[in-house]
Amino acid sequence: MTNSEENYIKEIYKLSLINSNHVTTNEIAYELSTKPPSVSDMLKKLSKKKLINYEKYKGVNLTSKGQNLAIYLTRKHRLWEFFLVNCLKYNWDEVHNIAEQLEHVKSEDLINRLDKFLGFPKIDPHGEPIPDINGVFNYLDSKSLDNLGINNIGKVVGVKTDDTDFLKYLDKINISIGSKLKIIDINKFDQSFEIEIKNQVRNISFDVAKNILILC
Amino acid sequence: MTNSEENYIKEIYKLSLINSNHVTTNEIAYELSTKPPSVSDMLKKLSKKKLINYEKYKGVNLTSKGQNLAIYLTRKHRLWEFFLVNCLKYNWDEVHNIAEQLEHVKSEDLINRLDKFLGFPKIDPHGEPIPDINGVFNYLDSKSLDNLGINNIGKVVGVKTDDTDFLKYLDKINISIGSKLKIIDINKFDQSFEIEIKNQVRNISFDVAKNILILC
DNA sequence: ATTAATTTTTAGTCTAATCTAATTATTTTT
DNA sequence: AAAAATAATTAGATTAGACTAAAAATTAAT
Ligand SMILES: [Mn+2]
Ligand SMILES: [Mn+2]
Ligand SMILES: [Mn+2]
Ligand SMILES: [Mn+2]
Repeated sequence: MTNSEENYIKEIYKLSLINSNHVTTNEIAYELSTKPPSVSDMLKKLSKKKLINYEKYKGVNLTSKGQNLAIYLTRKHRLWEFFLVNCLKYNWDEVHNIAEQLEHVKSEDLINRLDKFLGFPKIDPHGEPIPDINGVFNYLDSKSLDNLGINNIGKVVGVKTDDTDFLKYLDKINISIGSKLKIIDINKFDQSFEIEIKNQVRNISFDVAKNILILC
Repeated sequence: MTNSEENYIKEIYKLSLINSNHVTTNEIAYELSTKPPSVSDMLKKLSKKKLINYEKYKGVNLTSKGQNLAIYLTRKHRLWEFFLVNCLKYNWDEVHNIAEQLEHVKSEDLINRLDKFLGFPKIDPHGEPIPDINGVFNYLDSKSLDNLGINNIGKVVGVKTDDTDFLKYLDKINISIGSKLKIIDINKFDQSFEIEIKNQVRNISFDVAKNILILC
């Protein structure tokens, strides 16, 4: 397994959660900042390794072997992120890129020891569940903020992306995991949300709202 | 900087400590388990980057830029080894290969935070000094065991290789960092050493003796 | 049902890192 | 000083992963 193959598998996994298991070449290319011909090449290779189901022109999804691998890579990524925030005192917006490197270190034993050292954490710094040694994990019963209505109250339990700019923005407007907030109003024109958080009223765009996970 | 370039720089550094700054193509190839033509290619590349001084057929040594890089890579390698042994409870014979991977993670900040998290250790699990953030480090005033004479007494303060088989063997014969030992006899035929350690007399080969560092 | 637009794949090129086989330099022996 | 042995380099191939440009398949519009 090369790093590149692993990155493709992780990305296909991520996209298939959004697109109900049907992932296209162009999507993968866009997300990995590569070009469609590179993706086509890689899909052939992953298909030959039985990690994906692939028919030319028909899109792609993971086999169960591919899915297990994706979950294992996700486990590694999130455990390293947990380590970076909790041990090395990184902020949650700084860890994704380093974890992208650390996740490719090859040693199952290393990850299981790291897991133990960290106290078998269940949730990463962005509120995402960390698969255990058997690949088992549970999502909280949360919704993204854009699904809430006026006067709804909830608690932030996670984010859907760990993009640095997005997380820095949340820091700036004082939203973090655990924050309680209330929907004051929804702007009919641009779907932006007026929310109350820590006794301050703020406006956030629909795009931002979509990426915040709330438990009511 | 690719991983491969980094591995060559580290190896040239290691060899130039032994061979007083004159490193040959074949040596590098042998140590990196690669072939001389691959080394020749890489030497050209490293030379173009001003990391080594290289003249065809004349061997090679590091520029000061290359040396700084080598020391930085050594710092990363040894800090990760310290982490693996002291946090993840690995045995000293298990950590080298994992550290070979971790050392290539690109983030200076990560290493400086790791250093702080570990309490700025000065010595790695094999008794080797860990360069600080400025690349400064000190060797103990130790000699390898083969330089001692009969009846000399000393304490093991380090090893010269972190080869798994070598370290496993030391574990088996009860030698670890801190062990006190005494030279009982030296076999004139094969230069093997008879030593007393923890009230037991053992025989070790010249090759093993050469790789054990002693402080008298 | 054609035509047009979009998506995906193929064809061919490039770079990094490796290899084997052949050639050239250097060093050692005679 | 010439021959032999050793060491290092060049030549040419290969593999992984990426790219551009061109072709083919699919989907959307008229
Ligand atoms: Mn992440
Ligand atoms: Mn990655
Ligand atoms: Mn090591
Ligand atoms: Mn390495």
